[in-house]
Amino acid sequence: MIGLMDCNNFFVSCERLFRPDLRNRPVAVLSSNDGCIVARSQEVKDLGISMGVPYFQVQDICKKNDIVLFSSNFQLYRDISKRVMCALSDEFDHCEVYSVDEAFFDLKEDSVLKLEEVRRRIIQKTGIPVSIGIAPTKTLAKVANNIAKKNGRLTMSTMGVDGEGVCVLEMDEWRTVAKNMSCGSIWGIGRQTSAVLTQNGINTISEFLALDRSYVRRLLGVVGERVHMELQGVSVYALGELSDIEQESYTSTRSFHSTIQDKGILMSALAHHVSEVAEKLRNDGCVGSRLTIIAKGSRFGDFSHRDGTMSTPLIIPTNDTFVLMKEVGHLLDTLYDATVPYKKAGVVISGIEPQAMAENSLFTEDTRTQSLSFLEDEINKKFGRGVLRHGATLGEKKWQERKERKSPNYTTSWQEMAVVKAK
DNA sequence: TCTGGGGTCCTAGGACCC
DNA sequence: TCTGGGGTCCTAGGACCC
Repeated sequence: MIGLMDCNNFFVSCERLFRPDLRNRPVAVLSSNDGCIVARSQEVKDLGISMGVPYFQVQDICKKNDIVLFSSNFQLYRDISKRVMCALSDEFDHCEVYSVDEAFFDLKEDSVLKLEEVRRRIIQKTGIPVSIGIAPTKTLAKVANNIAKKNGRLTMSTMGVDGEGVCVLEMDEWRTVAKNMSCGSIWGIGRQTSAVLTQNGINTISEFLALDRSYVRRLLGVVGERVHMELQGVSVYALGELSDIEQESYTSTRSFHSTIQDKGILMSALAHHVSEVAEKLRNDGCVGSRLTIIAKGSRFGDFSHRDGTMSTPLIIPTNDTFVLMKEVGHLLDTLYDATVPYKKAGVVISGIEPQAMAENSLFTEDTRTQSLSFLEDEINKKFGRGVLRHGATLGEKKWQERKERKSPNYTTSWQEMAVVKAK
């Protein structure tokens, strides 16, 4: 059986961790630029505020119901995430971290009975409430997890081990549950796929399951076929082998609070993003062989269909900020259009490989700037992030995002650590 | 007025090869 | 009139996820 642990209302739970006064109050977390709602406490969900809505559309409801809002604080969430994953790996030998708030794990038969204890221990160690779903495949574990979250007290299993926040889903119960579930609620079936299914008269999962596999293949391609198999209890997504598999791409992007047309400011934003991405590459001991810059207008309005990306291969794969910065400049020269009101900029590096492999290049790289980049990292590590920066990133203030309600970095900054005073 | 960011995987189509 | 067949590799773009 495969297990899935998922943190409940993760970002909200992180914020509440250091603000116990918010435990029974409605709390929501906003995306970058305080633009959208990206996490909601149960109280907020009950008010009918859906995931991802622009804040301005629900501003009135938020005020009326005294909802406590936070800007997103990813330093905090990442740190808490690490602690939760750590607590989980104390319990199971084989875990695969799937996202900041979820991990799959391998379940030995004898440990099924101890799941409630396991869950309690994780919550006790981290302060973050989690739910656990168990099933024969990853996709079904997702379903089980949703059930655990929604009605954790409902007994779904003949094994009788379900308790609050835990659900063990076996094939018999699954076939019963599937009758009333819509296809769109399944992991891997999104808007488009749902639409295709509806067009073909398939509305519930029972109907989907009854379809012939080759028909599903024709209708939805291999991805749909895999979902179909997983839902029938045939595992096609194995548990990840290693947690340190190298990433395929590194991205840094940000929307501007207001639009920008000045090329210099745009360049300073791109310079910032390329520095971020290059630093991450060096940290992971990797180099990239393709560089893409993004500079586009708003997703909404007149410029939404304009292509805002430009990309180039890097003949010598690199993680050198200086080399990459130069390339970014060239790409921007081609991409820049003075008539576009830019709303977003970013950098993507792909074609990732370990640095050790790339060093046997036929061509020689200018190693002076290479070592300068590493020196830059050392200095920033010692004296604080961003102490040393490339000249091209100056003028940052002009494009910086809005972040008006960020909580302190309780766990990653000495200055912002929570202080407890005894009377 | 205001609308997130960082990823993965698959597919179709073009360039190129013999 | 009529213009090969079989492959690989790369890229852009779409769908989906949290």
